[in-house]
This record gives sequence, C-alpha cells and structure tokens, in this order.
Amino acid sequence: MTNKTNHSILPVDFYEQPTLELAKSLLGCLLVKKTADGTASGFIVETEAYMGPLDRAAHSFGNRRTKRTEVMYGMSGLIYTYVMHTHTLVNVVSGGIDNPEAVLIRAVEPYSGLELMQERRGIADIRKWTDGPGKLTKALGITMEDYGQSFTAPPLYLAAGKQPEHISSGPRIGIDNTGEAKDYPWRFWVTGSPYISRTIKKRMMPSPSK
DNA sequence: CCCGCGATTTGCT
DNA sequence: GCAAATCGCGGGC
Repeated sequence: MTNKTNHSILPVDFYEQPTLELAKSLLGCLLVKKTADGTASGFIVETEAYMGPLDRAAHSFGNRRTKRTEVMYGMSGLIYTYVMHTHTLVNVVSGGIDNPEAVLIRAVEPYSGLELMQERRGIADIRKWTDGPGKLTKALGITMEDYGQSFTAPPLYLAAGKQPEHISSGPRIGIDNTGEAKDYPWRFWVTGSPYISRTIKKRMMPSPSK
C-alpha cells in the first residue's frame, strides 16, 4: 500500500527549458493518469520534439492557429491531446506563450496500475501495452477530455521518476515531408529500453543488387 | 521478423 | 474530399 518512492509532481518551471532539452528531460519522468477506474502510470522512455512555425512536421507550422492547435500557443506544461485515426496522442506544450512548440510522448514503461492497463489493452505481453503513442494513451486512459489541462495537477500529471542511464537520438518516426528538418535527430529514447515504439533500424544496410 | 494495407476522426483546401 | 505525429492483422520468408 505504501508508495516507497517519492514521485512529486513536477513544477511549472520544469517546462520552461528549450524544447529539445525538455524532450530529453522528460525521459524517465513518470506519467500518471487518475480515472474512476483507478490510477495507472509509466516512466517515459521515448519522446519527439516538434519545433513550431519552422518545423514542417508540426501542426503549428507557419503559425497555423486553429481550435486544435490553440493550446500550443499557451504556456508550457499544458496538455495537447490530438486524435489520429482511432487513436489519441498526447503532447507536452513547450516553448512558452505564443511560441507553439511541443513534445510528443511516444512510449512509456508501465509502472503502476498494471492490471488496469492490461485490461484496457486486452493483451498479455506487457511490452506491447505502451510501446507507441496511441497505445500508451489507451493503456493509461488518456482522452480528449485532457486537452488544455495542465501536467502540473491531476487527473493527468507528470512526476519525478528515475534518471535514464543513457539517451539515444535519431530522426522522427512517421514524418514523410520534404522539409529540411526531416532528418534532424529530434526523437529521443532511453537507450536499451524494451518499451520504445520501434527498434533502431539499421540505416547503413547495403542496398540489394538491382 | 518484416512488409503492406485498411480503419476512422479531425480539420483544412 | 483528402491526408494524417498510428495500430493491428495477415502473408511471406
């Protein structure tokens, strides 16, 4: 019953660092969601940075301002949820007021509320519960109702976790634009974690004879 | 294990 | 009407 570890909620100034730094700092932090069914949480093991108006892959590219992207123009530390096909994705607003940057949470390592997560996911393999941005929101119970709230207070909040031993970086996933930023290493993950969304793809493979 | 395809919500052209 | 910051399934190797 007692929770031995101190997982205190991260203060608002935690979010007031450059977005690329924040994307790395978020690794190891504990993402917690409280619902009527119970509480579930996991340590963040993979993130991606979206660098605002100049980033072709960002929803806020060119300062596009719509009902959906509005929260990105607000203060750092707000929750930006977004629906992709049948899945909800969750981001941490960054960059400060009127600087619409964000960090996508791509994968977490299940920590508490394991039974609840398994029930929500419906599969046995714990490695597949939260190893993708759409999967972790389902496992934790994150929905569009969290849009515009703050990560500094329940029901959805971030708390201090554990320090990753080593961080890796690489190109973002699922981005197929021709912008100059497409190859920038703006994806970050905990090196060696079995819970990241995709294993590192070898890119130096000799092309098959053709 | 790796690849390709369809599902389905949202907002913009 | 179309494309998208994805997922799960089925088939081939």
